Amino acid sequence: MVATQAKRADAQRSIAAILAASVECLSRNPEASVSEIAKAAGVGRVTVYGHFPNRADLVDATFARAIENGHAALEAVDLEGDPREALARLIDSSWMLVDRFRSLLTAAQDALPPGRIRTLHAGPMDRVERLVERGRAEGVFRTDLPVFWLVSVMHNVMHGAADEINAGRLDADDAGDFITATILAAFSTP
Amino acid sequence: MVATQAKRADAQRSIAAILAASVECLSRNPEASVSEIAKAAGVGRVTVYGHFPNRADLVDATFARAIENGHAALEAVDLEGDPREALARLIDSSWMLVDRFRSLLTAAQDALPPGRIRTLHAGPMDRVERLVERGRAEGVFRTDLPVFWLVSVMHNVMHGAADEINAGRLDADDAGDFITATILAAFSTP
DNA sequence: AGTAACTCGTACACGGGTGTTCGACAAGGG
DNA sequence: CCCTTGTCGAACACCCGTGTACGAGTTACT
Repeated sequence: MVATQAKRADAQRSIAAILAASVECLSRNPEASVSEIAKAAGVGRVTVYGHFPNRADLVDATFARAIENGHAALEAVDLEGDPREALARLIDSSWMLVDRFRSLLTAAQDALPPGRIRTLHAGPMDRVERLVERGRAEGVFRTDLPVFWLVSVMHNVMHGAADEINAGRLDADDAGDFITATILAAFSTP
Repeated sequence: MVATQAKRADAQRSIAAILAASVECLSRNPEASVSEIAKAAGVGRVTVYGHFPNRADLVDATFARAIENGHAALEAVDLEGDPREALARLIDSSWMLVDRFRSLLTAAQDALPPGRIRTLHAGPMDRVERLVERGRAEGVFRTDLPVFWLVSVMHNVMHGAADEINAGRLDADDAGDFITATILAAFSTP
């Protein structure tokens, strides 16, 4: 996040290229090899190892970066007002990210130690939880199920939508509405 | 499904042992090697290749068998009467299977050609779809979302519950109720 | 301009999995 | 009882990925 100091401009360019290629490759194929990523970055394989000790560390950095970017985009969403409308807005901005980074996520699941993903996810997660809690306090969201479960349902429905889109069974134009209609119904107090 | 004819009793025993070990190993580790499975079956690795040309074919057979067993168990569930109650009964019997074969599923996703899983899944899928359609016809399930989407939601919520259980965040005793409460709310006509 | 940092390609060692072959040795079926 | 069918272990060839080492060449900072 802070500019990597004491590194030559040369190296910084390489790192940027590697990270850019990494996010692109891993988003296409979660098992992309280091050679593949290096080639896509226009860089020698050895150079990659010069900046990232492991493949795991590279995946970690790539994933962390993607989360950071996504989080920044999501923070622009206004969560004030009617919780249902706020949730709809949040879903609208979120599901595309879930779709885009679907493959990168599985890469992270393979390469990163358990729990690491959740740690990186903590930031974006918090905002969702807070919104759900506010909705419960205002009586529009159900309180007979724990918050973590509701958040999990939201994640999984979005993830499922991404799979359906990827399989060609769901039109991307419909996804947002479908998810919103489903989640609002599932969250509403009975 | 039909008894493998023209095979010696010896070989049939081996095949059974391999399949049993395979389902057990792949349910623990989706990337279990052939050696591992052979060892667990108390059989030489070569013997496995004597019955299954590929690792992929072995996974296919294992997965198909698991589906078959699960399907048989699910067919015992009574789907008559109030669609909501029928759905609750179906969920109650289904989610444990999803949980148990969670890992085997990812093994299949890695090893099998795309679409193959869906083909194997077709049997159990049909019953769910028919139930949902009946619920819609009777006015208790929503019709503003396509059936395939509702079925997908149900799958993903169950799958998500399995993940939460596996991560130690969800008590298995709660899972059934949580899933049912969520899905019924999501399916009900608004 | 000179020095330290960086990159590149090749090559190597290593581990791991897959699928096949071979020969010797049981064990079932007719 | 004999012959087919299986099984076993070891060995082999193969492919692929990871991580490291080396030496030569290039690029940036001061």
